[in-house]
Amino acid sequence: MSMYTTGEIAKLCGVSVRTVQYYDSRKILVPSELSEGGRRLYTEDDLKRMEIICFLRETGLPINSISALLAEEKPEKIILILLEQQEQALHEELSERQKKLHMIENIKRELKGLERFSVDSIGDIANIMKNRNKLRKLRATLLITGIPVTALQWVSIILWIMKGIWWLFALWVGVAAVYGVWVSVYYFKNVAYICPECHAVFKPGFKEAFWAYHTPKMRRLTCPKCGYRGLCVEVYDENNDMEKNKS
Amino acid sequence: MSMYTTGEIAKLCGVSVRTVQYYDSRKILVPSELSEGGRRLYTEDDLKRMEIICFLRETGLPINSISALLAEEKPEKIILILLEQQEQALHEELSERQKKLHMIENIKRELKGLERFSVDSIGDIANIMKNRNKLRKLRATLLITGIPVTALQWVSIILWIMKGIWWLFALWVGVAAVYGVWVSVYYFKNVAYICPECHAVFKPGFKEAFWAYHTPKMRRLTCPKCGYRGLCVEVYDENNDMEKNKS
DNA sequence: TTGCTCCTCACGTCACGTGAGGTGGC
DNA sequence: TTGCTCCTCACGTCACGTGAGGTGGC
Repeated sequence: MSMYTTGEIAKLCGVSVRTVQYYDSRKILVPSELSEGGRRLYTEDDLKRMEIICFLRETGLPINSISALLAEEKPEKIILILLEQQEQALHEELSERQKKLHMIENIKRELKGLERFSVDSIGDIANIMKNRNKLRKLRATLLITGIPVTALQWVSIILWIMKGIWWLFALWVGVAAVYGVWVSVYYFKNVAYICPECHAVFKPGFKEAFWAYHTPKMRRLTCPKCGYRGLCVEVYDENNDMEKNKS
Repeated sequence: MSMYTTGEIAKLCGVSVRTVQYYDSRKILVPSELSEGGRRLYTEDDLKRMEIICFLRETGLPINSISALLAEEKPEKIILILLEQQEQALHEELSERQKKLHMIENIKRELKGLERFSVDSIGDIANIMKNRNKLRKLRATLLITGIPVTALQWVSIILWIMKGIWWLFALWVGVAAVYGVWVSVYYFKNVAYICPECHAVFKPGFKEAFWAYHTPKMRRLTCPKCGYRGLCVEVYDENNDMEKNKS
């Protein structure tokens, strides 16, 4: 009867000759016969087995698992388990790649905001991204603590205008001043700045930081290391965080 | 000045000692000094470099690319290119895994419909899935060709009842009979059936197939190879397809 | 002196791809 | 006889993990 050669099996299954040979070496598809010259000869059943192997490989199942499945006398017992394990693994691989994609997106966004770029800028970006959530949390916390102060402001203004009660507004002025100082001290205790020139992370003096021109993410400061003066990106100060944990 | 040992660098960057040693062997992070005993000693700058490497590795960038990036004198030129290439690669890996997940889902669905299961059933599933789209297309085509016939049916019935015109209905009966035969012949020419017992793919005789009990996906037939009689899954007959292509 | 850390081979991972050098089969 | 196919090593891939067997350093 006619039999298939390595190359024929490969072509029929859409794989390389090397793959067919490899499956022989791994004992997952051993040819039923060998020619006198040592060439592999495959039967119709071998071809069917190869087709099944190639089909299962499209799920990404490792060769060992396929081998075990085909050797099993009751394959229905394990095929579902194998498929579900593989499904699980694929889901994990998916979320891993998605995480990496998010990293790239974030880095690209930060890159756009940089004017001077060097290798150390990558470290700056790492710094910015690492504690970005903590920084957001800090800002949100302070915003929320400001709500009662703002509420008091409007109530006192309205009462003054409508009812002529002025002392509540005077109270607000006092509260607002104390609150403003407290919030600023607390804020600058928890943030630091990155010098775009020498990439040092530094904490400015309270007065300088308080009065400095700033945007939502940056502040014009003087770097104590290199003397650069200009906009510096704000980051969460994790060292201060650690000190708090120690005490 | 104090320097970092291999283990310290590893701990600070959250990697294994082996990884730090590996990066040395790959010349991507070579320690600035060696102790007399041959131990690696890293400076503060080495640590910063390692942090940058670890950060970039979180995007999945290969070590070679990171190495090239860090060696570049104008890194801003290539960092975006590298990141976008990596993004592209990640997207491809994502869709590849999603394809595999779809395969698994499909196989699981087909597995539920099987009562007898053996290794060859996997081949049957491969068969069913491979030409599932073609089978759907065939069925859809025939459904659409049926639309004018059905339309004629309703028009002729309405005209008969409302206006007493009976000859249109008579015409429909003739058309419907011819259409029915044509559609059946065409359909059975393009499908085949899988014996759940011996897993042979066979084409039944027209009469047997035409009159057989059937569900949307199966038909009660007698397998010409093993004599099994029962429900057989319908698949698209790709051999018939190939013959058409030849001629 | 005793743990602990670090050192260098060197093999293993996973499914093949890619030569090199030789031979079978029509 | 001449291409073509196939054969068997054997190395390479990628970023390390995992011993083995030995040594530095507090």
